[in-house]
Amino acid sequence: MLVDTISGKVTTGEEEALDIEIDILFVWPINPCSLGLHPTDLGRIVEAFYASYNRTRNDDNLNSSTGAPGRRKPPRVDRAFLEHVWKWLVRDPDIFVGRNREGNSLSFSEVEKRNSTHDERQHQKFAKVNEQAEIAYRSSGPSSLVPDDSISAPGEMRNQLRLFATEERMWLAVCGHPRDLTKVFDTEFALLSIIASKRSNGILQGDLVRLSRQDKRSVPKRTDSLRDKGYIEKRPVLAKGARTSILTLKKFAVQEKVFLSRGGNGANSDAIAFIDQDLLIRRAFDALRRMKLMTRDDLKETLGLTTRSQWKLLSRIIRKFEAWGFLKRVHAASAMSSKVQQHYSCVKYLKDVTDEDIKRYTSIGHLPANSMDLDAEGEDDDDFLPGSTEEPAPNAGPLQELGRIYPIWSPDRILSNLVFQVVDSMGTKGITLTELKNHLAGPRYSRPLEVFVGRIVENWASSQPHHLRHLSIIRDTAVDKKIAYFRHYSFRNFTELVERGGAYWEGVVFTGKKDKKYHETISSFLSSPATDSFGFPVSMRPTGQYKEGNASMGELMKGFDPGIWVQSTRDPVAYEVDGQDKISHEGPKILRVKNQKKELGAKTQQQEKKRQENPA
DNA sequence: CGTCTAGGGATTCAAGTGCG
DNA sequence: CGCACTTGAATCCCTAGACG
Repeated sequence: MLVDTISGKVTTGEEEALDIEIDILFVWPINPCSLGLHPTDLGRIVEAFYASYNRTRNDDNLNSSTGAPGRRKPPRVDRAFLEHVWKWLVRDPDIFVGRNREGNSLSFSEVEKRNSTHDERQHQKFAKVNEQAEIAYRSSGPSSLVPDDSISAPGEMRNQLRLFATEERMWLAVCGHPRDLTKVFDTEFALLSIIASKRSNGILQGDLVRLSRQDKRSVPKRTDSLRDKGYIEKRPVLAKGARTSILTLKKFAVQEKVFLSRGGNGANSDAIAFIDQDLLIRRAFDALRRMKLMTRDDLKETLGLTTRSQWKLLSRIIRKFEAWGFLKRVHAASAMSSKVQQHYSCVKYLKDVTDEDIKRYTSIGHLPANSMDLDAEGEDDDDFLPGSTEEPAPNAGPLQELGRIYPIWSPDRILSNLVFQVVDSMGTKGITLTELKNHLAGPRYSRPLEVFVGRIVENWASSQPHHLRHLSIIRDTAVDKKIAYFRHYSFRNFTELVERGGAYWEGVVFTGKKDKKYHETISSFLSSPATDSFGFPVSMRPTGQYKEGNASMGELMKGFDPGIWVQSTRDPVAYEVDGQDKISHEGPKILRVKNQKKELGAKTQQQEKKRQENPA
């Protein structure tokens, strides 16, 4: 919209760039209530825009907005270029130069001349007053399109010509559509305009709270809402040592993201220092997937992590993903020399992470039980810190596994399911009670688990219904150096073991001779249970069902006696029409009316009759 | 271990809306 | 007009994580 009306009026070959430019100018904080934008800042803004021009616009955006193929070379921002921008800017009916458009007819140079009393010191003072005005405007929310003179500014400044944009234009620039409070609430727009003013650098949520002066507990919800509605991009990051988010207007979101930003330097001094954990994990896994086995130093170097806090962060990530089974910390012998048995701390790739896994890590409060567990065991995060020499264990092979078994216990899962998961994952190897304890909840949760497992293995063949037999856990007895101990298997694993001749059913359930009867018993025992198409056993019919489960809704309603329960006006009611049961969702009113005809007292019937005869 | 920051859950309040 | 309900906003209280 903006593009079509304006591009024809610019005579140089740079109209495409200017089309984009005008958007940038409007999202700069100009609004009717503020003191506006000083023309001197125009050059700074245009330059800042072109500094990030290539970062913020990809070819697709360019093509779609201009219809011209290929990437434009950024124009040189000189005096003549600014005059062009100015000429084209002041023609726009939504742009005010001075509160009454008194400067719209002047050229850029003329306006500058008129403002010439305005020296640099005053300019800074002005900027400060303007910022305060901005904050006041944003904290109260945009309320009027009429420029407001209530904000105090030095008289001299008031006489200067400044740029204003209407609120409607700000909406178009920031949201891409006209003002619509059903799409973006006032408070959200206030946040959005601040986020927009930071352009591709984005803004940390904490800074947004401070600038907007909105309640810190409300801002995250609003930014979430803006993200869900597609106006902004919200990246969870670590910044200033805290877990927070970087917010960027969707149209300024950069395509190629970095996981590590060292903050502002040189041309772009407003850039924010942050670490994007999500991307860091992806890059780490990219490297590990490629190399399969990497020393920790190589991994650090590949990722470009240089500070102690960054190494600690990587350590935490490695530990967590090791606990979840995606990688493994190992000591590996040097491949360069077979004589020197030097082992290096390495990370071994096991399997790839999914988005879900990364989300699980980066989301707040990811498995607190596990993190508590890690800390409780007194393991520090210094794996990646220098100076920790790695002594190989005696008789170490080329690859020596490190770490320990991480219990999978979770407060949110049923214990019997966890036990089954561990036992089943061991395959036909089975698992001892001690191993089971270590895998499940750590060695300290000992006696209760022994008792629990003892109960679920006892009478396993008859304690589960046939269709749930595959969830059984079978306890077999093994002997090691004359000492008998228990091994536990899931049903399917034990079945496989029996088929391979490694175990016998009679050892765990059957007694008696292996005659014909024995084989009949075992074949019926091992047969698959009959189930319906939904997997439910066909022979099981719950008892106590009304009409054996074949009643219509009407019959149910009729058969149900509410007794003392008070029905609300919205409860469905049953009634009978021509011997058919019907349901009304219009509430008991219908039922009452129908019953009234039969049951109303004589006096009431008279009144009713009277009322019907004289409706008035 | 204490401090700070971010953020979530629960609750409360005010305004708006639909219905009888 | 009263009532029930919804929605947005504000607030209190609490926890997690980072850091010194």
